[in-house]
Amino acid sequence: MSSGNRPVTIKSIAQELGISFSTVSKALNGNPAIKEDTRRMVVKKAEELGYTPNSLAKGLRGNSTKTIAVIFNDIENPALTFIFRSIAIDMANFGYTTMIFDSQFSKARERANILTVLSRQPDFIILEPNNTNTENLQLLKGMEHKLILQGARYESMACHHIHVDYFQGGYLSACELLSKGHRECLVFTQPLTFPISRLYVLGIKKAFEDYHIPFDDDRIFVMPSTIAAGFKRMQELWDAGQKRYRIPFTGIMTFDDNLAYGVYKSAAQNGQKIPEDISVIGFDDTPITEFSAPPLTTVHLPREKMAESYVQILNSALIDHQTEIRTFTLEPYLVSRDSVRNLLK
Amino acid sequence: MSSGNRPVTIKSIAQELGISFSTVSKALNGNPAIKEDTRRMVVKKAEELGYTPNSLAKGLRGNSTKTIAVIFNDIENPALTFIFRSIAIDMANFGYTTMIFDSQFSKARERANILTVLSRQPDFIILEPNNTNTENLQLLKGMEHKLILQGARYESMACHHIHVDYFQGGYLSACELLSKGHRECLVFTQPLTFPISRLYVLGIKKAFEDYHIPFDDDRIFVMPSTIAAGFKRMQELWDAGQKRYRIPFTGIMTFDDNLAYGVYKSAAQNGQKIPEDISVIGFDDTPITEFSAPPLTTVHLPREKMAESYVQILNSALIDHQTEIRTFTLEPYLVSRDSVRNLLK
DNA sequence: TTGTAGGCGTTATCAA
DNA sequence: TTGATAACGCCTACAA
Repeated sequence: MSSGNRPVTIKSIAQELGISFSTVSKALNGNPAIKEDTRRMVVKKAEELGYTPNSLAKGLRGNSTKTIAVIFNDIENPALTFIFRSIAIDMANFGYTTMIFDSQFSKARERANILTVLSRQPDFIILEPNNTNTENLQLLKGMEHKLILQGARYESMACHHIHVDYFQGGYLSACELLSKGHRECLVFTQPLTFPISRLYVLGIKKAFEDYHIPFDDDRIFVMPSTIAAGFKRMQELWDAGQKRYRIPFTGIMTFDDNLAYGVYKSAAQNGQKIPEDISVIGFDDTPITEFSAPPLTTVHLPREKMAESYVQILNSALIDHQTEIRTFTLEPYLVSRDSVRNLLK
Repeated sequence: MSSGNRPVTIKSIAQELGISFSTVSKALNGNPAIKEDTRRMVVKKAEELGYTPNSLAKGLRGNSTKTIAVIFNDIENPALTFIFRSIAIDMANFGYTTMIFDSQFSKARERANILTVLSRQPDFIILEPNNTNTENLQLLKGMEHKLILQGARYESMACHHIHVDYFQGGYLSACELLSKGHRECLVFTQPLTFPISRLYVLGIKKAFEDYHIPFDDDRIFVMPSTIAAGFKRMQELWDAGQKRYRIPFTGIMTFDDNLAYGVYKSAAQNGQKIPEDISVIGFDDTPITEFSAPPLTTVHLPREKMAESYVQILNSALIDHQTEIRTFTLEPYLVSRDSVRNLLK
C-alpha cells in the first residue's frame, strides 16, 4: 500500500533494499542481467510497498506514452461511444490508455483539443474534423503516420482514413422518400461546414437530381443534433392557428436519429401522425431505434466495421509496427422500417 | 509547424534565439521578471516553430498533471456517457484532460484500470466500483482527498461520494407493480456482486415485504445489461410448444432500459403484448425511452444532478483548492408511462 | 533582467 | 551481476 505520504519510486525501493536504483529498474523490467534472487527480492519489496511505475517519467524517457488520443465532436452519440469503447477496450489489452476529447462541433475547441493532445505526446491520434476548413489539420502535419481521420476524406493529409460514405447515406435517404412518391422534403442537419453533413446533403441533392425533382436550399435546416433541437425546429414550423406547417412537405430527412425523435415529439404534440402525415428518415440506426413508435426508418452507420477498422490500423501500427498508411471506406445502408409512408399506393 | 523531425522544446527555441532556455521558460509562462521585448520575441518564435509544451515533463516536474481519470463499468451506458461528457467539457475549460476507463463489470479489469490510472498520476480519480468486495479500493487508500466513488456508499473510504439511492429505485419499481396488482414478478439485473444491483434488489425485496407478498430469489435473473442479453433470457423462459412462459409472471423489473427493450423484442417475437400480457419497468430513463412502443415506464436516474455534483466537487477541490470531503446523495424517481398494466381495473 | 544548477522518475549505456 | 551517470523536457531557486 502507498501507506506513507511520499510516492513509492524505484529509488525508495532501492533505498529500503540498500541497492542501487538502476538494479531495481532492471529487476522490475525483467532484465536477464539481474540475478534471480535479486529480482525476486525487488519484486517482493515493490509489491509490499505498493509501487506503481510513473507513466509520465516512462513517457518522457522513452519514445512511447502508451497513449491514444481520440477527438470526436459529440461523444454522447451512441455510435461514437461504441467505437471509442471498442478502441479503448481492445488497446487496453496492450497497455494503452485512450483519452477522449469532445470538440462540440466547434473549430476553436477542436484547435484547443489538438493542442492539448499534442502536449500529451500520444502514440496515435484519432480525429473527426468538424470543419471543411483544414486549418486545424495543419497542426498535425508531420505526424500523418500516427493519425487517423474519420468522416470525410482529406486529400491533403497523407494519413490513415476511416471514411464513411455519407454521400451515399444522403442519397439513400432521399431515394427512399422519392421512390415512395415524396416530392416536398425537408432536411435537418448539422451546419454544412461540418464535412460529413456536407456530404450527406450533397448525396440528397444528387438523388433529387436523378429524379429530376427540384430541391431548394431553403429546405435545409441547420441545428445541433439533439432531440430538443429537432423538436424546437419543428415547433417553429408549425402554425398553431392554421393547424398546419408553414412550409408544405411530406417527408423529413434528419442527419441523426435524435433529430428524428425531435420530429416525433413535435408531431405527437401537434396531432400529426407518423408516417400518415409526416414521413421521417433518421441516420445512425441507434440500437433502440427499432423499438420506437413507429419503428424508425434510418440509415445504418456501420459502427462495428468502423470500430474494427480502427482496431486494425492501431494494431498493425502500434503492435505489429507496420508502417503502411491505410484507408477504409465503409458503406452505410438503409434500414427500412415504418416511419415512411408510400404515397404511391 | 513542427516541420522538422525533432520536437520543438524550450531548448530548441532558446538555441534559435541565442538565449538560455530558462529565459524561454519564464517568458512562456509570463514571468514578470522577463523584459517585455524578450517575452514577445520568445512567444513569436515559439509560435513560428509550432512549440507545444510537453505535459509529461510538466507533470513529472510539478505536482499536477492536469488530468482526471474516470473508471466506469460500461461507458456505453448513455447516463454514464452524459456524466463523463459533462465532466470532460467542464474541466477542459480549466485545462484538464479526462481519461476514461471501462471495467466491464470485471473485478480484474477494475484492478488493472486502477493500476494504470495510478501510474498516470491523475489529479483526481472517479471510480464506480463493480464489486461489493472492497479489495481493489485498498489500492486507493491514502488518496481519499482526490477520489470520488460513485454508486453505493463505502463507509470504509473517507472520500467523496456521489451516491444514488438505488435501494429507493428498486423500491419504487416494485411498488409500481405491486400497487397495480402484480404479484408474480421477475427481476433482470447485473450480478449482485455489483454493489448498486444489490441495493436495487434489496429495495425491491423491501417493497414486497411491505406489501406482505413473498418474493423468491429464483425470480432474480442475472445478466449483462444489453438488449441482446434481455432478449435471450426472455426467449429461454418462453415455452414455444405450450405458448407460455415456463414461470408464471405478470411483471418484469429490469435494472437497465436496455434489458427492458430485450424484453420488448422477445415479447413481440412471441406474440405477447406489452403491457396487456407483460408489464415492464426499466431503469435509467434513457432519453429516447419516451418514444418507444409502448413508452417505457422506468426509474429516472438523476444524471444531470450527478454530473453537477461531480463538477462541484472537482471545481471546489481542483480550482478553488477546498479540502472538504463531500457526499451527494441523489434520489431517483419513477417515470410512469405505458408499459405497466393496472391489473386492479 | 538573464543565466546556472538541480531535480522530478525512468531507462539505457557504460564502467566496475 | 551490479552500480554510476546521462538524458528525456520542464520549472524554480539562486546566482550573476
